[in-house]
Amino acid sequence: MDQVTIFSEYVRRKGLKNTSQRMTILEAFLGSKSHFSTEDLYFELRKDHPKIGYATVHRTLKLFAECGIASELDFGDGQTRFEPLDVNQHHDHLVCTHCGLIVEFTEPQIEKLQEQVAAQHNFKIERHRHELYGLCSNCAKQS
Amino acid sequence: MDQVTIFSEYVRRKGLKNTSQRMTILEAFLGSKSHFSTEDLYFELRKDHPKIGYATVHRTLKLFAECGIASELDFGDGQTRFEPLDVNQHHDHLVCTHCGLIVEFTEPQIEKLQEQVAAQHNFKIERHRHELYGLCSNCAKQS
DNA sequence: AGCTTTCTGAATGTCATTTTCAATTTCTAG
DNA sequence: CTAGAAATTGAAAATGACATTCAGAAAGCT
Repeated sequence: MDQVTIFSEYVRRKGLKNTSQRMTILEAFLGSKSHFSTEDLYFELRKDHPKIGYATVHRTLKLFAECGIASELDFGDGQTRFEPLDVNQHHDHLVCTHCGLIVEFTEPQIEKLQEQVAAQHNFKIERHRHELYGLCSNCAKQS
Repeated sequence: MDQVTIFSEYVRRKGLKNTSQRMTILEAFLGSKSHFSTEDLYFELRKDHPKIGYATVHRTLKLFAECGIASELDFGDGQTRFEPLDVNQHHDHLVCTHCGLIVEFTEPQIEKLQEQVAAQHNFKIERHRHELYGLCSNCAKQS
């Protein structure tokens, strides 16, 4: 089931409405580079759709997160970022504190160890956040 | 070297001043339960020291983080939390999304795998964030 | 003790996010 | 097809955590 379908069904199930703005934002969202902020997407959209308001972009991104096709990221810089979420493929992030570069990584062994930790504490994990902050190879060279 | 000494030396080295407010806040900080917000500590302090202002608590906690005796935590609820930091002993967190319980954990194998991931991407890690969100054993029972 | 520098605390500013509200659009039911 | 209830939109204003300003107070060097 693709992301458009997931969203459409979510909208129907919740008694919400299918508007042209939402569809426009969904397209832009799916076509966008990952790790963008609401503001990023808003300005991207303004090029072709200058009438769509910031609040609508914001509310729609929240909807995407609610229905599971987007993931909200917080790298501690005061801006929430979003990325399209593929249910089957989880990943975490390396964040360069100098140039802002974001690299994704997956490490199944870490995921497994996490589950063990949770089990030891009788926790039922819903989600996790794992981010490594530092200098990317480029920035490490320069300094 | 204990935390009071670390802070005092930091203050001296930077040409800052040793004020009674800072000492009061440091005491409260060291005696406090962990994972508190600026607001938490501010209200705690007001009981015995009603004249200390919010801004002073805020600035002083930032100072603690700067000199390495405090760590800033962000569990994504819009509030920065602090905890006294023991340099030798790093830990990560389990956070109950239902009751807010925070449990600390350490897992050296995860730390090691992290370093491998960073090395693969030529990243030089400065710090990381690893949090597991879910239901604690109590809350899992109830629901 | 004098004097320069830093600090304090109340108030105000900042900034991302969220909410409000009147006008508009969607879509269900007749 | 159409009326009307309900949701949506977008501009503007509100919110809330954090950060800064500034005049008076305190620290601590000489």
